[in-house]
Amino acid sequence: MKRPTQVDVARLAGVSRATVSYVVNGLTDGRVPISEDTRQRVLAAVDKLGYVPDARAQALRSGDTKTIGLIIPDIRNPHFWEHAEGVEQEASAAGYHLLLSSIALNLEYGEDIFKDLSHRRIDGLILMGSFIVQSQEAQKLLISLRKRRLPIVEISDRNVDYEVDFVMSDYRAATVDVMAYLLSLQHRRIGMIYGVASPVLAEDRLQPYQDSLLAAGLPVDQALIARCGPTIEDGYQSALQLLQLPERPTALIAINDLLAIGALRAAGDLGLRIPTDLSLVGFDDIHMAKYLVPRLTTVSKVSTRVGQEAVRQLLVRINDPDIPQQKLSIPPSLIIRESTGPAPF
Amino acid sequence: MKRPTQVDVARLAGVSRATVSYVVNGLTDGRVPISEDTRQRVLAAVDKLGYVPDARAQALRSGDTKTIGLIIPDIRNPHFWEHAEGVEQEASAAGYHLLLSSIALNLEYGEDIFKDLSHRRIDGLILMGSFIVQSQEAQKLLISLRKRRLPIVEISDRNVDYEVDFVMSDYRAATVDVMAYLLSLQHRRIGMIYGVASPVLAEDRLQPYQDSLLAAGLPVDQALIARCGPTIEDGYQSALQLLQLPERPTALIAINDLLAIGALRAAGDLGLRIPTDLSLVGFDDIHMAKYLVPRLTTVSKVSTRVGQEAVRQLLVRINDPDIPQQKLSIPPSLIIRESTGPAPF
DNA sequence: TTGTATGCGTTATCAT
DNA sequence: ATGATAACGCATACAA
Repeated sequence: MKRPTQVDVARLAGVSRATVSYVVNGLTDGRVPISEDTRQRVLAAVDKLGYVPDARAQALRSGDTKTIGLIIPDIRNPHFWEHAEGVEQEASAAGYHLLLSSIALNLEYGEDIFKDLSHRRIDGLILMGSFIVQSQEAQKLLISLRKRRLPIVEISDRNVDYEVDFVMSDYRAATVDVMAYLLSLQHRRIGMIYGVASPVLAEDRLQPYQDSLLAAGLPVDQALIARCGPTIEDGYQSALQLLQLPERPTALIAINDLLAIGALRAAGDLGLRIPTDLSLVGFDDIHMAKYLVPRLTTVSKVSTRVGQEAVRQLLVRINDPDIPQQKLSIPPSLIIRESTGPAPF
Repeated sequence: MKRPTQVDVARLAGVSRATVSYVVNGLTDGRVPISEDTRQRVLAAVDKLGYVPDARAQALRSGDTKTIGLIIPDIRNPHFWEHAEGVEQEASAAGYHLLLSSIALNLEYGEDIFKDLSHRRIDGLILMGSFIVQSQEAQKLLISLRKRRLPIVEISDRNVDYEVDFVMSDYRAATVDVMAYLLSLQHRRIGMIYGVASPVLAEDRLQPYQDSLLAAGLPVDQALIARCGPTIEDGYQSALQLLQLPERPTALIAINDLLAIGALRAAGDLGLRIPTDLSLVGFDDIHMAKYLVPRLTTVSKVSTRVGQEAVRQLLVRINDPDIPQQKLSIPPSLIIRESTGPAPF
């Protein structure tokens, strides 16, 4: 009833453990010559016993685990799932497994984040959402891990200044486009639903929003910036609040599509038609964005591809820990659908 | 530059490896007494060297990996993420890691699914969505793994007949409720968007749908059952098709909320108002269901809890592999919101 | 109270 | 062409 090991196979086949190892790993064609006869004998024994190599022992012996850690900041946001989809595809195609964590935002000590890495449970780490910026301590740890040449790739919305590889999708330029677009539609009071899990996040949307306003000679009205959490409910409540302002905004920018869905609902509850009475823009272009009623105008990030590229970078880094910092920028672009239109008044 | 091991710590602290192990594992209170003095010395050395135990070696030695495998059938369906959320919470609370796979639906050979398990890369497996039923071969493998007392929990929508633990959320009774509800609203032509990745799935919705029809003296019109894939687009196309039938249905049941979102969009494109012209029901009650416009009538599964319970079962099984099969049934219930109303004609 | 010895399953090296 | 042996890093029964 016990699980068979190499020794059992070797004994049954009447060969040594090393031979079993050779045969199982298919080194039979290359450097190590094994007679076809013994090869077959070993194979038969493997089959008979149902022998399967133990990944734990392999990991200990070879040093790597064929596993990539993946940290998801907010498991409820489909956007991150889409990144994960790309990561999963690419990783499993390369024979790597995925170790998933979404604890990132819960923990107070950044140290915990990297436990898996220092425990050598994973060969490398992909983290998304720039959540790391919120903690000085975590950043330091990150740098020290890189110093030890542990492979890390960050999927980020900003140019990271510490020494890790990254795939960046900076929304800065696209946000400028969004603002130009809304402004051209004569919107003058534009609200922002700034729903982040941690203060510094999504600056690539907040900053250009303010700058564009100023550049157009418009004031930055703090009352129009709803700072809230990252859930749909937050988006809903914030929109409710913004839209009941004495001088309500005619356009709303949600920093992601999930919040926009909440805003859509809020507009409905207030009897506001979109885009006639209100224009709404999201970010991320999650799959369902183009199926919403109305179809959501948003900014596309090609999330799946971002995930794939991150894995590619990581694999390169794993194979060659000493190459210079890898940087890839995938520029997002504005996608105009049905949730935006001319300002009503 | 090399990573410190137990030996290094022992040397620096001037003790033996065993002592280091004792101190690090905190056995200092219990059976093995260590003088406070040496304890501190060891701790200091650990700190100085930045020693972290190697999880691979621990796994090899102790036999377990503190890792749970999780198989997600469709990474694009929020429903499964909500299960995953519960799984993640509960698992990480118990000090377990999560190994994620979504390859389930891609592979043709069920064998690959369980590689991790037989490789001893994980301590147990949670699989969701009953996708296993599609393959005889996979079922056999599953059973044989259970025979070897490998812990497996299935999150299922049906009573599984093979010997694994399971958390079941059978939609059967709830579907009967859905039908009774629609029938009471005078709907007589009720369509079904049966979007599954594999034929036998979601029978707990299809069957009662047909039975209820028959029980009400209504025909089961195959033209009203749109068999399609599991994506939003599939839901969209199927609804489009059903709603353009000569004698179009006045109510639509989508076997999950994701498909319902597609149907919502299709209704919009055809100028059909919901619920005035068309009633729509989904399943799963994903988070965003109650934020859709209109708010979606659906059937709630309490997905996060299902995930949590699955982990609990798995941990019980891991600690005691020989207990009888665990079965837990969490009955879903109909949630009436805004997408359903009286039949139009 | 601490140290010694051994084994977990695999793979690499060196003999044969 | 094949086999013996030594690590990999840790945990633990047992000896001191």
